[in-house]
Amino acid sequence: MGRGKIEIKRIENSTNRQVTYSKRRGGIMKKAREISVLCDAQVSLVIFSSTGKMSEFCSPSTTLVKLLDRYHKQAGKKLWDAKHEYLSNEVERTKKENDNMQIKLRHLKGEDINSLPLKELMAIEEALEEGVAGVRARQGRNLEEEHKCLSYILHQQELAMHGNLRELANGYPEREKDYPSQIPYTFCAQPSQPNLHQKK
Amino acid sequence: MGRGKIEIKRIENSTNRQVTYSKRRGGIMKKAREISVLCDAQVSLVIFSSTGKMSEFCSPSTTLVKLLDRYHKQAGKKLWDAKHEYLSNEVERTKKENDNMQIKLRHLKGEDINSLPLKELMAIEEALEEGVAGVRARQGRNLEEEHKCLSYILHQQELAMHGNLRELANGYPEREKDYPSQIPYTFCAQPSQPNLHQKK
DNA sequence: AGCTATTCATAAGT
DNA sequence: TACTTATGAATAGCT
Repeated sequence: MGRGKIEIKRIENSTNRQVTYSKRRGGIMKKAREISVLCDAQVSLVIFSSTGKMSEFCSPSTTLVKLLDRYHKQAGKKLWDAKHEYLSNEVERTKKENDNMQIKLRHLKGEDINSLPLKELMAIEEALEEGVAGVRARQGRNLEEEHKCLSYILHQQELAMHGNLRELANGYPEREKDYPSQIPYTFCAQPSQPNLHQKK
Repeated sequence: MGRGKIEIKRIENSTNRQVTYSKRRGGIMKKAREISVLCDAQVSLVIFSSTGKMSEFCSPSTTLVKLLDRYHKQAGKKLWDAKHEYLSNEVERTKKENDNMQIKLRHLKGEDINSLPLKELMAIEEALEEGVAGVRARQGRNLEEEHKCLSYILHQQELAMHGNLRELANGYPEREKDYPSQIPYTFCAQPSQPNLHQKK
């Protein structure tokens, strides 16, 4: 690629070497930028000329430090000392912990639960109910408001369950006398999932 | 330099991107070797493909560590210290995030809520109820069990509220006729906190 | 993975 | 030192 073919070996003429260096440095820098853009790659290129002058390219999306960190992990070579290794592990460990909690939080908020097995779903439900119970216990003066709210949910559930409220209420008539009020907590006088009603 | 000119921007077609990456990676690696030989330069080239695979070139006369050491001196940027600082910050940041999530999780489980301001307590309650709603929506076949459970909680609330159930029920007699069932969702016909009843 | 038509990079010349 | 140009290299689009 030039007026003549050249052999790939050290250019002895210092001036030529310098000239060729400048040209090729530009070329390889351009190539580095191009591959990083075209192929979405992360590139680090550091060159020292024979005269000691340094040139550098690094993908815009990263930094040399980050890239070397990744190198460190992937190559298995220990570029850094023990302290750095410790910190790296600490970061990794903490981030993993972080992710797990993130997932739990999302589950407790009712998100991303579609693929969960029923057993876990039950556990989450239990946790939520304990949470509700705890919050409610603390909220004495707001008890009445909460009650309205809970009743509202219950009401919605009633509607969802059968549409017919009376039908449900009549399904458990035998305990009615124990709580002769107008409130259907009678359903729970015979809980079928006792563990859901207990605090751990 | 190909059958057609291409624009230097991310290649969207994944296959083409991969192919181009392979070709150009070979090209730039060759260039790196050539400039290091021809011009007696010290070169470090590290590339991560978009799929995460790493490739590396380093001049035979040196090592990455040596070269980075030189970079360290010459660029004035302290890679070692910078890395140390970066990792430390990362650890700190992640741990802080961790703690916050830990607290949120505990709150959602009804723990450590004694010192919370009422406003936050309400927010937690809302989140819990949304969570319950989400889980329940997913758990169609368990609706009846849940209903019992919710009724049980409601029941407990009733007891906690006044001990006397009748008294509570009689506190809101004026809307009784709207819902002539035995269920006290009548409280919610006049919700005082409408936001608690809506999904965001 | 190979095969060309093209574009690109650059060695030598000015 | 920078510009020009002939030439070899790299590679984009195909198969």
